[in-house]
Amino acid sequence: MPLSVQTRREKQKAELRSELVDAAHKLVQEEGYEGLTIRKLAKRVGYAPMSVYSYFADKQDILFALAEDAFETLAKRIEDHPADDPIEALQVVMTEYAAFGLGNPNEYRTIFMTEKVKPPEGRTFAEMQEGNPLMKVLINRVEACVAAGKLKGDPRAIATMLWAVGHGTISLLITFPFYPFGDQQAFVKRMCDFTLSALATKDVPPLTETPANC
Amino acid sequence: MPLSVQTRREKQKAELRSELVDAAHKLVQEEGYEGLTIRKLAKRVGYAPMSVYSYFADKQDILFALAEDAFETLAKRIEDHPADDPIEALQVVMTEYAAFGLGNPNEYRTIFMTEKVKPPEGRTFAEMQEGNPLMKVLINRVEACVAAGKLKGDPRAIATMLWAVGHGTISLLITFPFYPFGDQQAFVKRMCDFTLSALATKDVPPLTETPANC
DNA sequence: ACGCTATATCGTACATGTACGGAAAAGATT
DNA sequence: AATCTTTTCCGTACATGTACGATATAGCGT
Repeated sequence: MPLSVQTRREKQKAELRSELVDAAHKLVQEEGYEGLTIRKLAKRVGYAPMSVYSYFADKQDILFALAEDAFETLAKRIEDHPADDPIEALQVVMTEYAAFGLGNPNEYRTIFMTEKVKPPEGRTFAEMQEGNPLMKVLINRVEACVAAGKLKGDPRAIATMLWAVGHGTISLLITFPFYPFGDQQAFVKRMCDFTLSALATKDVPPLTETPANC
Repeated sequence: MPLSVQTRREKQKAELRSELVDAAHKLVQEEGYEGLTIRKLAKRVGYAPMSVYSYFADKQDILFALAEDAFETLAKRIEDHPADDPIEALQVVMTEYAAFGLGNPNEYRTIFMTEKVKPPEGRTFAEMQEGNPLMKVLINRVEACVAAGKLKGDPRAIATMLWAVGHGTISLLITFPFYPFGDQQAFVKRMCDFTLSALATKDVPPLTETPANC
């Protein structure tokens, strides 16, 4: 069955878009993060500057595409990481997440620290996070802990709490590299261990929904 | 004793600077956060755009000045808040901090979520945070809890952990307003209660210093 | 009072993101 | 084939932050 014309067009568009992402990636590697400008990117692929906007809504959209690539790699790395004990498996998520954030502060910033005005590409925000491979693996591993009786309560609530702690830890380390946190790894480990051991003693209720009359 | 010439000059400079901050404040109130531009600000006080740079290193510096004003108000509000129980006093810090962050996301972002390349005005980063009135009141109240036997361990370490949790919670709520956290207040309270009750069961060691051979 | 030096102010210029509308190309319809 | 419609691409223009260096102003020593 031949591709419909529309499908072919979309495919071509996707190809051009990813060509742009590749070029952006190279640009960043060659000239650093602030070396990525629309004009340079356009010149790199032989387009006029404004043509880039046929494939990306704005510059943020480009940064998002770059960052999502990076985060996909992270998700894969986590999934490939072996761990027998379910709690250990959770610790791996936290540790790798932290290592990634500290090692890729720009990408971390783009995804987790910049204002989200609109969900890129029509995806809803709920999807963006629920469907996020990272959140998915986190929830999965929390579920495994619950199933194994190591944790108790609503997996999504637990995962969200872990996320909040992990994110707080990493974003502080990124934003205030000179604040005396002591050793970064040690601080991450401390926060992670603290939270997991505390969670182990609680039965975590689901996140409350906003009452309808608010 | 008359002011030395130098002192007078500095005073005048400080006055002009705060005049600029006032004008910036008004501009933001009238036109919103993105309505604050160097050109508009300069016009407002009758200067040429470039003259603003005599008083601020860059635009970030202006945003910082605005945000610091706001945070000072927060610190005062917290200190004025009565609380007999030391743990309750700590909860007040967390609650007010959260309310402020959610109510003033731009200022929160400026202070806690933007890259710190240089400490503004020659202050070191350690000072910037240690000397930060907010961190000071937080540490004070943690110390009160330790003195009262409600918490145990190194106050600065405990305060830093609380900060990480609080910041993670608030910055997620700010960055992902559409993620299903449920009720924002409830989520903040949950994280706060969780952390405090967990901390109550531990003896928190000081933050580790980076070993010299690293 | 007169020149010297430092400081405050600003004019100009540039890189950047991007809004707007036009041109050109491709596809659909007749 | 001819015309119409849609999509793609881009030329121009503008607002913005800010680098650079010029000019004017003020304080100083002589």
